[in-house]
Amino acid sequence: MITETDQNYLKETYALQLEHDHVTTSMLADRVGASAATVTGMLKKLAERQWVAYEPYKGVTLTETGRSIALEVVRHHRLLETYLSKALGIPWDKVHDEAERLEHVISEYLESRIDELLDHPAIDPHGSPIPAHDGSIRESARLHLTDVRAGTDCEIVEVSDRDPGLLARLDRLKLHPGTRLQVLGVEPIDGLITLRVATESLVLGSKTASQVIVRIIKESHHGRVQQHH
Amino acid sequence: MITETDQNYLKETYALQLEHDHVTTSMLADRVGASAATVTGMLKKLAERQWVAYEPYKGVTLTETGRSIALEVVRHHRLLETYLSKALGIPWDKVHDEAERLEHVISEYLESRIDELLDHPAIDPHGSPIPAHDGSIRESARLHLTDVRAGTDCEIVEVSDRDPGLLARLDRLKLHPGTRLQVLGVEPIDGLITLRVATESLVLGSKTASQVIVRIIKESHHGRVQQHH
DNA sequence: TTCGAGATTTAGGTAGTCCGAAATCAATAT
DNA sequence: ATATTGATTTCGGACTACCTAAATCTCGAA
Repeated sequence: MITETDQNYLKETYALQLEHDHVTTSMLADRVGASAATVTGMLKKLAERQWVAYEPYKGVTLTETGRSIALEVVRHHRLLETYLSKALGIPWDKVHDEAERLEHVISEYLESRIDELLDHPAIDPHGSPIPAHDGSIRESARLHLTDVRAGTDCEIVEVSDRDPGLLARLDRLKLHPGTRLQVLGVEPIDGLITLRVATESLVLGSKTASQVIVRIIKESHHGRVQQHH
Repeated sequence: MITETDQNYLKETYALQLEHDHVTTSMLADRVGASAATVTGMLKKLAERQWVAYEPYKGVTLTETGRSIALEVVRHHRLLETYLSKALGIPWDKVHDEAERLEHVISEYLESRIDELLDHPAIDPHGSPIPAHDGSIRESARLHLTDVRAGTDCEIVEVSDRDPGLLARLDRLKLHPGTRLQVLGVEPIDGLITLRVATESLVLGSKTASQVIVRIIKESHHGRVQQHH
Protein backbone atom coordinates (compact mmCIF):
# COMPACT_ATOMS: atom_id res chain seq x y z
CA MET A 1 0.00 0.00 0.00
CA ILE A 2 1.16 3.48 -0.80
CA THR A 3 0.99 6.06 1.98
CA GLU A 4 0.76 9.84 1.91
CA THR A 5 4.37 9.96 3.04
CA ASP A 6 5.43 7.85 0.07
CA GLN A 7 3.51 10.16 -2.25
CA ASN A 8 5.22 13.20 -0.80
CA TYR A 9 8.70 11.75 -1.12
CA LEU A 10 8.03 10.80 -4.74
CA LYS A 11 6.44 14.16 -5.56
CA GLU A 12 9.38 16.11 -4.10
CA THR A 13 11.86 13.85 -5.84
CA TYR A 14 10.09 14.60 -9.10
CA ALA A 15 10.22 18.35 -8.44
CA LEU A 16 13.91 18.21 -7.53
CA GLN A 17 14.77 16.21 -10.65
CA LEU A 18 13.38 19.03 -12.77
CA GLU A 19 15.70 21.56 -11.14
CA HIS A 20 18.81 19.48 -10.51
CA ASP A 21 20.45 16.64 -12.37
CA HIS A 22 21.41 14.96 -9.12
CA VAL A 23 18.94 14.56 -6.23
CA THR A 24 20.56 14.04 -2.83
CA THR A 25 19.34 12.89 0.56
CA SER A 26 19.74 16.32 2.11
CA MET A 27 17.82 18.09 -0.66
CA LEU A 28 14.96 15.72 -0.11
CA ALA A 29 15.24 16.07 3.68
CA ASP A 30 14.87 19.80 3.27
CA ARG A 31 11.81 19.46 1.04
CA VAL A 32 9.88 16.87 3.00
CA GLY A 33 10.83 18.40 6.35
CA ALA A 34 12.46 15.33 7.86
CA SER A 35 16.00 14.59 9.02
CA ALA A 36 18.57 13.14 6.64
CA ALA A 37 18.55 9.93 8.67
CA THR A 38 14.85 9.53 8.14
CA VAL A 39 15.14 10.17 4.43
CA THR A 40 17.85 7.53 4.07
CA GLY A 41 15.52 5.01 5.63
CA MET A 42 12.61 6.00 3.44
CA LEU A 43 14.73 5.87 0.30
CA LYS A 44 15.66 2.28 1.08
CA LYS A 45 12.00 1.46 1.43
CA LEU A 46 11.04 3.28 -1.78
CA ALA A 47 13.87 1.53 -3.63
CA GLU A 48 12.69 -1.85 -2.38
CA ARG A 49 9.29 -1.10 -3.86
CA GLN A 50 10.89 -0.15 -7.16
CA TRP A 51 9.67 3.42 -7.09
CA VAL A 52 13.17 4.90 -7.04
CA ALA A 53 16.68 3.80 -7.93
CA TYR A 54 18.79 4.52 -4.89
CA GLU A 55 22.56 4.34 -4.71
CA PRO A 56 23.85 4.96 -1.17
CA TYR A 57 25.98 8.12 -0.99
CA LYS A 58 25.17 8.82 -4.65
CA GLY A 59 21.58 9.96 -4.78
CA VAL A 60 18.19 8.97 -6.00
CA THR A 61 16.27 8.78 -9.29
CA LEU A 62 12.63 7.99 -9.94
CA THR A 63 11.83 4.79 -11.79
CA GLU A 64 9.12 4.85 -14.45
CA THR A 65 6.60 3.62 -11.89
CA GLY A 66 7.76 6.19 -9.36
CA ARG A 67 7.50 8.97 -11.89
CA SER A 68 3.95 8.08 -12.79
CA ILE A 69 2.91 7.99 -9.13
CA ALA A 70 4.53 11.40 -8.69
CA LEU A 71 2.75 12.76 -11.74
CA GLU A 72 -0.59 11.53 -10.48
CA VAL A 73 -0.04 13.45 -7.23
CA VAL A 74 1.17 16.51 -9.12
CA ARG A 75 -1.94 16.31 -11.30
CA HIS A 76 -4.15 16.25 -8.23
CA HIS A 77 -2.23 19.14 -6.71
CA ARG A 78 -2.43 21.38 -9.75
CA LEU A 79 -6.02 20.57 -10.62
CA LEU A 80 -6.97 21.36 -7.04
CA GLU A 81 -5.05 24.63 -7.06
CA THR A 82 -6.83 25.61 -10.23
CA TYR A 83 -10.20 24.60 -8.88
CA LEU A 84 -9.74 26.37 -5.55
CA SER A 85 -8.66 29.49 -7.34
CA LYS A 86 -11.29 29.57 -10.08
CA ALA A 87 -14.33 27.97 -8.52
CA LEU A 88 -13.91 29.05 -4.91
CA GLY A 89 -12.09 32.33 -5.44
CA ILE A 90 -9.27 31.41 -3.07
CA PRO A 91 -6.28 33.72 -3.52
CA TRP A 92 -3.25 32.24 -5.25
CA ASP A 93 -1.01 32.48 -2.19
CA LYS A 94 -3.38 30.22 -0.23
CA VAL A 95 -4.15 27.46 -2.73
CA HIS A 96 -0.84 25.62 -2.41
CA ASP A 97 -1.12 24.69 1.27
CA GLU A 98 -4.71 23.60 0.86
CA ALA A 99 -3.96 21.50 -2.24
CA GLU A 100 -0.97 19.95 -0.46
CA ARG A 101 -3.33 18.19 1.92
CA LEU A 102 -6.24 17.55 -0.45
CA GLU A 103 -4.10 16.01 -3.18
CA HIS A 104 -3.73 12.74 -1.25
CA VAL A 105 -7.37 12.10 -0.52
CA ILE A 106 -9.44 12.92 -3.60
CA SER A 107 -10.75 9.97 -5.58
CA GLU A 108 -10.12 9.46 -9.26
CA TYR A 109 -13.80 10.16 -9.72
CA LEU A 110 -13.62 13.55 -8.02
CA GLU A 111 -10.44 14.31 -9.94
CA SER A 112 -12.23 13.75 -13.22
CA ARG A 113 -15.29 15.79 -12.17
CA ILE A 114 -13.02 18.72 -11.32
CA ASP A 115 -11.11 18.28 -14.57
CA GLU A 116 -14.34 18.36 -16.59
CA LEU A 117 -15.75 21.33 -14.71
CA LEU A 118 -12.60 23.31 -15.45
CA ASP A 119 -12.67 22.12 -19.04
CA HIS A 120 -9.37 20.22 -18.86
CA PRO A 121 -7.07 23.07 -17.88
CA ALA A 122 -3.45 22.97 -19.11
CA ILE A 123 -1.84 25.13 -16.43
CA ASP A 124 -2.47 25.94 -12.79
CA PRO A 125 -2.70 29.44 -11.27
CA HIS A 126 1.09 29.65 -10.94
CA GLY A 127 1.67 28.70 -14.54
CA SER A 128 2.78 25.12 -13.89
CA PRO A 129 1.64 22.55 -16.44
CA ILE A 130 -1.03 20.09 -15.28
CA PRO A 131 -0.17 16.49 -16.23
CA ALA A 132 -2.84 14.84 -18.37
CA HIS A 133 -4.79 11.88 -17.04
CA ASP A 134 -2.43 9.51 -18.84
CA GLY A 135 0.59 11.11 -17.17
CA SER A 136 1.83 13.07 -20.15
CA ILE A 137 3.17 16.52 -19.39
CA ARG A 138 4.97 19.25 -21.28
CA GLU A 139 7.89 20.21 -19.09
CA SER A 140 9.08 23.55 -20.38
CA ALA A 141 12.69 24.66 -20.49
CA ARG A 142 12.62 26.40 -17.08
CA LEU A 143 14.65 29.52 -17.77
CA HIS A 144 14.97 31.43 -14.51
CA LEU A 145 14.73 35.19 -14.44
CA THR A 146 18.15 35.25 -12.74
CA ASP A 147 19.69 33.80 -15.89
CA VAL A 148 18.41 36.37 -18.36
CA ARG A 149 20.74 38.99 -19.86
CA ALA A 150 20.02 42.70 -19.63
CA GLY A 151 18.05 44.03 -22.55
CA THR A 152 15.93 40.94 -23.05
CA ASP A 153 12.12 41.02 -23.38
CA CYS A 154 10.38 38.15 -21.58
CA GLU A 155 7.05 36.81 -20.49
CA ILE A 156 6.55 35.19 -17.11
CA VAL A 157 5.66 31.53 -17.62
CA GLU A 158 5.61 30.16 -14.11
CA VAL A 159 6.27 31.16 -10.50
CA SER A 160 7.05 28.91 -7.55
CA ASP A 161 3.91 28.16 -5.56
CA ARG A 162 5.42 27.11 -2.27
CA ASP A 163 6.11 30.41 -0.55
CA PRO A 164 2.92 32.38 0.20
CA GLY A 165 4.96 35.47 1.15
CA LEU A 166 6.67 35.46 -2.22
CA LEU A 167 3.36 35.03 -4.02
CA ALA A 168 1.70 37.86 -2.11
CA ARG A 169 4.64 40.07 -3.05
CA LEU A 170 4.60 39.09 -6.71
CA ASP A 171 0.88 39.75 -6.73
CA ARG A 172 1.40 43.29 -5.40
CA LEU A 173 4.04 43.86 -8.06
CA LYS A 174 1.65 42.53 -10.71
CA LEU A 175 4.06 39.79 -11.69
CA HIS A 176 1.95 36.83 -12.82
CA PRO A 177 2.22 34.14 -15.45
CA GLY A 178 1.59 35.96 -18.73
CA THR A 179 3.09 39.27 -17.56
CA ARG A 180 5.47 40.82 -20.07
CA LEU A 181 8.65 42.41 -18.80
CA GLN A 182 12.01 43.71 -19.93
CA VAL A 183 15.22 43.08 -18.02
CA LEU A 184 16.90 46.46 -17.76
CA GLY A 185 19.97 45.44 -15.86
CA VAL A 186 21.63 42.79 -13.74
CA GLU A 187 23.76 43.99 -10.84
CA PRO A 188 26.72 41.57 -10.76
CA ILE A 189 27.62 41.36 -7.03
CA ASP A 190 24.27 40.95 -5.27
CA GLY A 191 22.42 39.81 -8.37
CA LEU A 192 19.82 42.54 -8.16
CA ILE A 193 17.70 42.63 -11.30
CA THR A 194 16.04 45.76 -12.60
CA LEU A 195 12.90 45.21 -14.62
CA ARG A 196 10.47 47.23 -16.59
CA VAL A 197 6.88 46.00 -16.32
CA ALA A 198 4.40 47.96 -18.38
CA THR A 199 5.56 51.52 -17.74
CA GLU A 200 7.01 51.04 -14.27
CA SER A 201 10.44 49.84 -13.32
CA LEU A 202 11.32 47.84 -10.22
CA VAL A 203 14.18 45.95 -8.62
CA LEU A 204 14.11 42.30 -7.53
CA GLY A 205 16.62 40.47 -5.35
CA SER A 206 18.06 37.23 -6.68
CA LYS A 207 16.11 35.13 -4.19
CA THR A 208 12.84 36.38 -5.62
CA ALA A 209 14.03 36.38 -9.23
CA SER A 210 15.19 32.76 -8.97
CA GLN A 211 11.62 31.72 -8.29
CA VAL A 212 10.34 33.24 -11.52
CA ILE A 213 10.51 31.30 -14.75
CA VAL A 214 10.27 33.15 -18.04
CA ARG A 215 10.37 32.60 -21.76
CA ILE A 216 12.22 34.96 -24.04
CA ILE A 217 10.28 37.06 -26.47
CA LYS A 218 13.06 39.17 -27.88
CA GLU A 219 16.69 38.34 -27.17
CA SER A 220 19.19 41.03 -26.26
CA HIS A 221 21.67 41.81 -29.11
CA HIS A 222 24.63 42.08 -26.82
CA GLY A 223 25.24 38.47 -25.92
CA ARG A 224 23.78 35.11 -25.20
CA VAL A 225 21.49 33.80 -22.49
CA GLN A 226 23.36 32.24 -19.60
CA GLN A 227 22.39 28.73 -18.68
CA HIS A 228 21.02 28.01 -15.22
CA HIS A 229 23.85 26.20 -13.39
CA MET B 1 -1.76 16.99 18.55
CA ILE B 2 -5.01 15.56 17.30
CA THR B 3 -4.83 12.92 14.56
CA GLU B 4 -7.32 11.84 11.92
CA THR B 5 -7.83 8.66 13.91
CA ASP B 6 -8.74 10.66 17.01
CA GLN B 7 -11.21 12.67 14.96
CA ASN B 8 -12.83 9.51 13.61
CA TYR B 9 -13.21 7.92 17.02
CA LEU B 10 -14.79 11.10 18.39
CA LYS B 11 -17.07 11.52 15.39
CA GLU B 12 -18.34 7.94 15.60
CA THR B 13 -18.81 8.21 19.34
CA TYR B 14 -20.92 11.30 18.73
CA ALA B 15 -23.02 9.49 16.12
CA LEU B 16 -23.51 6.48 18.39
CA GLN B 17 -24.56 8.66 21.31
CA LEU B 18 -27.42 10.01 19.22
CA GLU B 19 -28.73 6.52 18.57
CA HIS B 20 -27.95 4.76 21.85
CA ASP B 21 -27.85 5.86 25.44
CA HIS B 22 -24.83 3.67 26.12
CA VAL B 23 -21.84 3.53 23.78
CA THR B 24 -19.72 0.40 24.06
CA THR B 25 -16.27 -0.64 22.88
CA SER B 26 -17.66 -3.11 20.37
CA MET B 27 -20.08 -0.63 18.85
CA LEU B 28 -17.21 1.73 18.29
CA ALA B 29 -14.98 -1.07 16.99
CA ASP B 30 -17.63 -1.85 14.41
CA ARG B 31 -17.91 1.77 13.31
CA VAL B 32 -14.23 2.65 13.07
CA GLY B 33 -13.31 -0.73 11.60
CA ALA B 34 -10.78 -1.75 14.22
CA SER B 35 -10.65 -4.62 16.71
CA ALA B 36 -12.14 -4.21 20.17
CA ALA B 37 -8.64 -4.42 21.66
CA THR B 38 -7.49 -1.50 19.56
CA VAL B 39 -10.51 0.54 20.55
CA THR B 40 -9.87 -0.12 24.25
CA GLY B 41 -6.37 1.27 23.83
CA MET B 42 -7.57 4.30 21.93
CA LEU B 43 -10.27 5.02 24.50
CA LYS B 44 -7.65 5.12 27.22
CA LYS B 45 -5.69 7.61 25.19
CA LEU B 46 -8.75 9.74 24.41
CA ALA B 47 -9.74 9.68 28.10
CA GLU B 48 -6.26 10.81 29.11
CA ARG B 49 -6.67 13.80 26.82
CA GLN B 50 -10.04 14.57 28.36
CA TRP B 51 -11.98 14.09 25.15
CA VAL B 52 -14.06 11.23 26.52
CA ALA B 53 -15.05 9.87 29.91
CA TYR B 54 -14.18 6.19 29.84
CA GLU B 55 -15.15 3.64 32.44
CA PRO B 56 -13.59 0.20 31.74
CA TYR B 57 -16.25 -2.41 30.99
CA LYS B 58 -18.94 0.29 31.20
CA GLY B 59 -18.65 2.40 28.09
CA VAL B 60 -17.70 5.81 26.88
CA THR B 61 -19.17 9.34 26.80
CA LEU B 62 -17.88 12.46 25.08
CA THR B 63 -16.73 15.31 27.27
CA GLU B 64 -17.69 18.86 26.29
CA THR B 65 -14.32 19.25 24.56
CA GLY B 66 -14.72 15.92 22.79
CA ARG B 67 -18.18 16.82 21.62
CA SER B 68 -17.05 20.08 20.12
CA ILE B 69 -14.20 18.37 18.28
CA ALA B 70 -16.69 15.82 16.96
CA LEU B 71 -19.07 18.55 15.87
CA GLU B 72 -16.33 20.37 14.01
CA VAL B 73 -15.59 17.18 12.05
CA VAL B 74 -19.30 16.57 11.46
CA ARG B 75 -19.64 20.15 10.22
CA HIS B 76 -16.80 19.59 7.75
CA HIS B 77 -18.33 16.31 6.64
CA ARG B 78 -21.80 17.68 6.01
CA LEU B 79 -20.68 20.93 4.42
CA LEU B 80 -18.48 18.91 2.08
CA GLU B 81 -21.30 16.52 1.21
CA THR B 82 -23.51 19.46 0.42
CA TYR B 83 -20.82 21.16 -1.63
CA LEU B 84 -19.91 18.04 -3.58
CA SER B 85 -23.55 17.43 -4.34
CA LYS B 86 -24.59 20.97 -5.25
CA ALA B 87 -21.48 22.49 -6.76
CA LEU B 88 -19.92 19.45 -8.39
CA GLY B 89 -23.05 17.45 -9.15
CA ILE B 90 -21.77 14.34 -7.43
CA PRO B 91 -24.58 11.85 -6.79
CA TRP B 92 -25.72 11.50 -3.20
CA ASP B 93 -24.56 7.90 -2.85
CA LYS B 94 -20.96 8.95 -3.61
CA VAL B 95 -20.55 12.07 -1.48
CA HIS B 96 -20.20 10.30 1.85
CA ASP B 97 -17.01 8.38 1.08
CA GLU B 98 -15.39 11.41 -0.48
CA ALA B 99 -16.34 13.69 2.43
CA GLU B 100 -15.08 11.07 4.88
CA ARG B 101 -11.53 11.66 3.67
CA LEU B 102 -11.75 15.38 2.91
CA GLU B 103 -13.27 16.30 6.29
CA HIS B 104 -9.91 15.90 8.06
CA VAL B 105 -7.80 18.06 5.80
CA ILE B 106 -9.75 21.19 4.88
CA SER B 107 -8.68 24.39 6.61
CA GLU B 108 -11.04 26.59 8.58
CA TYR B 109 -10.61 29.09 5.81
CA LEU B 110 -11.78 26.67 3.12
CA GLU B 111 -14.61 25.57 5.37
CA SER B 112 -15.86 29.13 5.63
CA ARG B 113 -15.52 29.77 1.88
CA ILE B 114 -17.64 26.70 1.17
CA ASP B 115 -20.15 27.72 3.82
CA GLU B 116 -20.50 31.18 2.27
CA LEU B 117 -20.78 29.85 -1.26
CA LEU B 118 -23.61 27.54 -0.23
CA ASP B 119 -25.20 30.41 1.72
CA HIS B 120 -24.89 28.73 5.12
CA PRO B 121 -26.88 25.57 4.47
CA ALA B 122 -28.81 24.03 7.38
CA ILE B 123 -28.97 20.44 6.16
CA ASP B 124 -26.86 18.16 3.98
CA PRO B 125 -28.11 16.09 1.00
CA HIS B 126 -29.24 13.28 3.30
CA GLY B 127 -31.22 15.62 5.53
CA SER B 128 -28.76 15.69 8.43
CA PRO B 129 -28.40 19.03 10.19
CA ILE B 130 -25.11 20.88 9.65
CA PRO B 131 -23.63 22.17 12.92
CA ALA B 132 -23.09 25.94 12.92
CA HIS B 133 -19.61 27.37 13.12
CA ASP B 134 -20.00 27.82 16.89
CA GLY B 135 -20.93 24.15 17.31
CA SER B 136 -24.64 24.63 17.83
CA ILE B 137 -26.87 22.05 16.19
CA ARG B 138 -30.55 21.16 16.27
CA GLU B 139 -30.64 17.45 16.88
CA SER B 140 -34.13 16.36 15.89
CA ALA B 141 -36.11 13.63 17.62
CA ARG B 142 -34.96 10.79 15.30
CA LEU B 143 -38.16 8.84 14.83
CA HIS B 144 -37.34 5.80 12.68
CA LEU B 145 -39.73 4.65 10.03
CA THR B 146 -39.75 1.22 11.70
CA ASP B 147 -41.40 2.79 14.76
CA VAL B 148 -44.35 4.39 13.01
CA ARG B 149 -47.88 2.95 13.34
CA ALA B 150 -49.96 1.99 10.33
CA GLY B 151 -52.16 4.79 9.10
CA THR B 152 -49.73 7.59 9.89
CA ASP B 153 -48.76 10.31 7.40
CA CYS B 154 -45.08 11.26 7.52
CA GLU B 155 -42.38 13.20 5.78
CA ILE B 156 -38.85 11.84 5.41
CA VAL B 157 -36.47 14.03 7.39
CA GLU B 158 -33.19 12.20 7.09
CA VAL B 159 -31.65 9.03 5.68
CA SER B 160 -28.42 7.34 6.71
CA ASP B 161 -25.55 8.36 4.44
CA ARG B 162 -23.12 5.55 5.06
CA ASP B 163 -24.40 2.82 2.76
CA PRO B 164 -24.18 3.74 -0.94
CA GLY B 165 -26.27 0.71 -1.92
CA LEU B 166 -29.08 1.80 0.35
CA LEU B 167 -28.92 5.34 -1.00
CA ALA B 168 -29.00 4.21 -4.62
CA ARG B 169 -32.06 2.11 -3.81
CA LEU B 170 -33.86 4.91 -1.96
CA ASP B 171 -33.10 7.17 -4.90
CA ARG B 172 -34.72 4.73 -7.35
CA LEU B 173 -37.77 4.54 -5.06
CA LYS B 174 -37.87 8.36 -4.89
CA LEU B 175 -37.48 8.32 -1.13
CA HIS B 176 -35.60 11.49 -0.24
CA PRO B 177 -35.64 13.99 2.62
CA GLY B 178 -38.84 15.96 2.06
CA THR B 179 -40.76 13.05 0.52
CA ARG B 180 -44.28 12.59 1.93
CA LEU B 181 -45.51 9.10 2.60
CA GLN B 182 -48.23 7.17 4.37
CA VAL B 183 -47.58 3.99 6.32
CA LEU B 184 -50.21 1.54 5.13
CA GLY B 185 -49.24 -1.40 7.23
CA VAL B 186 -46.58 -3.03 9.41
CA GLU B 187 -46.15 -6.76 9.10
CA PRO B 188 -45.45 -7.93 12.68
CA ILE B 189 -43.10 -10.93 12.20
CA ASP B 190 -40.55 -9.74 9.62
CA GLY B 191 -41.26 -6.07 10.14
CA LEU B 192 -42.10 -5.43 6.50
CA ILE B 193 -43.56 -1.97 6.05
CA THR B 194 -46.00 -1.07 3.31
CA LEU B 195 -45.95 2.55 2.21
CA ARG B 196 -47.85 4.78 -0.10
CA VAL B 197 -45.66 7.39 -1.79
CA ALA B 198 -47.57 9.75 -4.08
CA THR B 199 -49.91 7.33 -5.86
CA GLU B 200 -47.72 4.23 -5.70
CA SER B 201 -47.39 1.74 -2.90
CA LEU B 202 -44.26 -0.22 -2.03
CA VAL B 203 -42.85 -2.53 0.62
CA LEU B 204 -39.66 -1.97 2.60
CA GLY B 205 -37.78 -4.44 4.80
CA SER B 206 -36.96 -3.40 8.35
CA LYS B 207 -33.26 -3.04 7.59
CA THR B 208 -34.00 -0.38 5.02
CA ALA B 209 -36.80 1.24 7.02
CA SER B 210 -34.60 1.54 10.11
CA GLN B 211 -32.27 3.82 8.16
CA VAL B 212 -35.04 6.28 7.36
CA ILE B 213 -35.96 8.99 9.85
CA VAL B 214 -39.33 10.68 9.56
CA ARG B 215 -41.48 13.26 11.23
CA ILE B 216 -45.19 12.75 11.68
CA ILE B 217 -47.59 14.95 9.80
CA LYS B 218 -50.86 13.31 10.77
CA GLU B 219 -51.01 10.70 13.50
CA SER B 220 -53.03 7.52 13.11
CA HIS B 221 -56.21 7.45 15.25
CA HIS B 222 -55.83 3.87 16.31
CA GLY B 223 -53.02 4.08 18.80
CA ARG B 224 -49.78 5.73 19.82
CA VAL B 225 -46.39 5.84 18.17
CA GLN B 226 -44.05 3.20 19.52
CA GLN B 227 -40.78 4.45 20.88
CA HIS B 228 -37.55 3.32 19.26
CA HIS B 229 -36.07 0.75 21.65
C1' DT C 1 -25.87 -18.23 43.90
C1' DT C 2 -23.09 -20.07 40.76
C1' DC C 3 -21.89 -20.76 35.90
C1' DG C 4 -21.16 -19.65 31.41
C1' DA C 5 -21.35 -16.85 27.31
C1' DG C 6 -20.20 -12.90 25.47
C1' DA C 7 -17.96 -8.55 25.91
C1' DT C 8 -13.87 -6.34 27.25
C1' DT C 9 -9.25 -5.68 28.62
C1' DT C 10 -4.37 -7.12 28.95
C1' DA C 11 -0.22 -8.88 26.98
C1' DG C 12 2.88 -9.22 23.48
C1' DG C 13 3.96 -8.04 18.84
C1' DT C 14 4.22 -5.66 13.96
C1' DA C 15 4.70 -1.90 10.67
C1' DG C 16 5.43 2.79 9.55
C1' DT C 17 7.59 7.23 10.32
C1' DC C 18 10.19 9.91 12.83
C1' DC C 19 14.44 11.42 15.87
C1' DG C 20 19.56 12.39 17.68
C1' DA C 21 24.15 10.67 18.05
C1' DA C 22 27.82 8.01 16.29
C1' DA C 23 30.14 5.98 12.51
C1' DT C 24 31.39 6.11 7.83
C1' DC C 25 32.15 7.81 3.29
C1' DA C 26 33.65 11.16 -0.51
C1' DA C 27 35.87 14.85 -2.10
C1' DT C 28 38.96 18.65 -1.55
C1' DA C 29 42.90 21.13 0.09
C1' DT C 30 47.31 20.68 1.51
C1' DA D 1 49.05 10.89 -0.45
C1' DT D 2 46.59 12.21 3.58
C1' DA D 3 43.87 14.92 6.63
C1' DT D 4 39.85 17.35 7.23
C1' DT D 5 35.19 18.54 6.46
C1' DG D 6 30.63 18.01 5.22
C1' DA D 7 27.29 14.78 3.65
C1' DT D 8 25.36 10.43 4.45
C1' DT D 9 24.32 6.24 6.64
C1' DT D 10 23.88 3.24 10.72
C1' DC D 11 22.29 2.53 15.26
C1' DG D 12 19.24 2.56 18.98
C1' DG D 13 15.06 4.41 20.39
C1' DA D 14 10.31 6.69 20.43
C1' DC D 15 5.51 6.93 19.21
C1' DT D 16 1.05 5.72 16.92
C1' DA D 17 -2.25 2.60 15.38
C1' DC D 18 -3.09 -1.66 14.49
C1' DC D 19 -3.37 -7.05 15.32
C1' DT D 20 -4.27 -11.94 17.78
C1' DA D 21 -4.54 -14.69 21.73
C1' DA D 22 -5.18 -15.09 26.48
C1' DA D 23 -7.06 -13.45 30.68
C1' DT D 24 -10.71 -11.19 32.98
C1' DC D 25 -15.03 -9.18 33.85
C1' DT D 26 -20.31 -8.72 33.71
C1' DC D 27 -24.68 -10.26 33.71
C1' DG D 28 -28.43 -13.23 32.88
C1' DA D 29 -30.02 -18.08 33.14
C1' DA D 30 -30.29 -22.05 35.68
